[in-house]
Amino acid sequence: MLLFVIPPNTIFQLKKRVTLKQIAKELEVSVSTVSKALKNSEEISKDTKEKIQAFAKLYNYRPNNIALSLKNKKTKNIGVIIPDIVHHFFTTVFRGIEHYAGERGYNVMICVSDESFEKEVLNMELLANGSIDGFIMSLSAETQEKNDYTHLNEVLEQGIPLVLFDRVSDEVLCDKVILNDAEIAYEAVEYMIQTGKRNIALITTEGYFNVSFDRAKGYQTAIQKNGLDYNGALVLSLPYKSEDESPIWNFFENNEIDAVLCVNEIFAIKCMDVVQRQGKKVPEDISFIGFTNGILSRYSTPRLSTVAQHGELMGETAAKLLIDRIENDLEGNYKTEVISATLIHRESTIN
Amino acid sequence: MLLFVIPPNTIFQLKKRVTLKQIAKELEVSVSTVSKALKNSEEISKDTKEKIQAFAKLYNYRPNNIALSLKNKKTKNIGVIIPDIVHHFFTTVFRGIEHYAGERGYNVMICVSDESFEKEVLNMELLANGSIDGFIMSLSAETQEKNDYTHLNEVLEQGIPLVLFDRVSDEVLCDKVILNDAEIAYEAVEYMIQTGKRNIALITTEGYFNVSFDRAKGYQTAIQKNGLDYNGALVLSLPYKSEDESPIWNFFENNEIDAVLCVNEIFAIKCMDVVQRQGKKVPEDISFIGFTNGILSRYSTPRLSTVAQHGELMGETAAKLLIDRIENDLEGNYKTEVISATLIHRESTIN
DNA sequence: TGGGAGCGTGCAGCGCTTGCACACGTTCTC
DNA sequence: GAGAACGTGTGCAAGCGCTGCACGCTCCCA
Repeated sequence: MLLFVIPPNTIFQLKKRVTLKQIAKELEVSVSTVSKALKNSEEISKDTKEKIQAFAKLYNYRPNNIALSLKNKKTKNIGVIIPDIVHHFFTTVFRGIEHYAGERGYNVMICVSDESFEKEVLNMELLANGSIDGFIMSLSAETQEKNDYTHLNEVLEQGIPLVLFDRVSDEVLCDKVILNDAEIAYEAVEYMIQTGKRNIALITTEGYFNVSFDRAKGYQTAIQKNGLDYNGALVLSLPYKSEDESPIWNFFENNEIDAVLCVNEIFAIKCMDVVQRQGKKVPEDISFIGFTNGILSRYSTPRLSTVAQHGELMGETAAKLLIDRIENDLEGNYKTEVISATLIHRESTIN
Repeated sequence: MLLFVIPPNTIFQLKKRVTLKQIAKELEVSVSTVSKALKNSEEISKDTKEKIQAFAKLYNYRPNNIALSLKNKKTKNIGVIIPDIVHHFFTTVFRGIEHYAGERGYNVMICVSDESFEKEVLNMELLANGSIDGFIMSLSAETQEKNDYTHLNEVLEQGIPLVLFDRVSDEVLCDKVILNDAEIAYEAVEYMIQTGKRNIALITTEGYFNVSFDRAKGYQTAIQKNGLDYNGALVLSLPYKSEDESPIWNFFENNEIDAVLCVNEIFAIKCMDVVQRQGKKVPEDISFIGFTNGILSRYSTPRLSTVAQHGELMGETAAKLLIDRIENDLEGNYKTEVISATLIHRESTIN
């Protein structure tokens, strides 16, 4: 029977994967016959097919992915580049991507940019050299700040499909999946106004995230459309990662605030904590609404009302857009899918 | 100059990646000359090399990963299979893997088993067909329950390296990275005893996780070695995912408990919440220690004392073991690296 | 006896590497 | 000054595993 090549220095016997060539040799037919037989081709007689198929099954033949990729110029892999993996929102989006891609027979390669422009570029170049059929990504903080998208455009020029989600840019022509950030921020603020709040603060990130920008816009519009005065002093920008609570403490001590919209979950939790230590009651004295319906919101004290971003749906949508584009020739016609966020009412807002 | 093939139905001009063949044709040399020149081979004259290198640079030549993989029988990819991605611990481990792998020039393909045996098997088979050089995985709940590891052993027999972390099994002979679960549970319980606690409960998972088992062992040993009576009634097994709080509520109502060790963060948070709603004070009436130093622990009320599992270090260690095995012929000699957990004291325990 | 079926083979090629052969020019030797 | 010996630079071909086209062969029937 089959002769496996056993490296002399191997302790136990390796059952290396069997190739078409080996099957062909063993069964004394040609490689193409084996290939066709395994594909149940009409060109091969029933007898031969059965013999080959039985043999292949016995030896657990599986076609080599790499060889297929080279031949077909399709890898059935998609590349995902996200700024951070230890982050509830990205993680749920990723789950959506992984699920959907799996269903359509795609595998996922993932790279983390760590919010760094350089790593984003590097990772893209690495994957663009044939490893994947398309990209799904969310821009790193640095990239948005530099406003430099040449690496994305180069990839697109090479004909590699790209879908951007959440952190996107108008300067890149491709499919996109975004949240209706401005609208939902508007809705959140208006909700607080309707429950009697008048001095509404916004806690946002430093830097140039399109999402923070949109949320701020929604915040401002809601204030103004509801006949309140927009007061820039009630907008606090916090560094993305910092353990220093003093700016928060000062902010709430020096301003009359009875409601807060935070552009993420952690800011909201931190602020709620500070405010409660300052002796204020949530939500009676001060209401809170955050973004991201993560684990923190569900278990904080009090439970945080928040904007659910439906990350999994975003991920699925992005994967669908990408795979559709990979498999069909869509000739431009880039779509931007908007996911509708939902406001979840819990204990940090007045009912 | 170079003639790119432009599909007739393409709207804008695609700058498809350039291949050795195209460079060769353009410069009227052979493919092998180009290949050697780009590798700075001594066989090629300085003039020719310079000409070819300049041209390649101009056209941004990058070798095709797939072709290289086929040739070298090395993909420079590693496959990671984890039970869940929206989970702080796995996510930190993954980050460690990704960082370390990246440094050594490896990319990461990731599959999520969703705690399902079937998906785990499927994903493994998919990746084992040439897509990756080795696996890093943590067993799914179902796999541990079924106690069926044939898919792992098959992969090993094929000579594909495998590293197991956290959720491991003695029935698989391979490199492993684990936490000193029993010891740290022992330490945690002993700490609570030293702070005067006597009726210490354990909240653990249903099912057959090796980690829960080890933690329970540490718990029991600590109780007994410190001259207390082990009382089975003080051990509560909870389903992995469930919103029903009544078992927790009843458990704390029907038992005299003054300290609790929980095998994960969420259980701890949920229990603390229930207990506080029952009017008890944490940590005066009842202390809590959880596992996983996640975001919840840091922001809960009160802050949760917990066992830091050092996920990133686990990930890095696993990746190092794997890549070392991929790149060197280690001939068995499987190692089990033990990561030392650390107890983090916060507000849910008495100082 | 020409031409389908019916079955099967061979070759080329996907993009890249690499050992070896070969062509050519220079230098050495008698 | 002719042939051997050598060195330099380049190309050929095989091969990684697989597919698909273009054929070839053998029957058999009209």
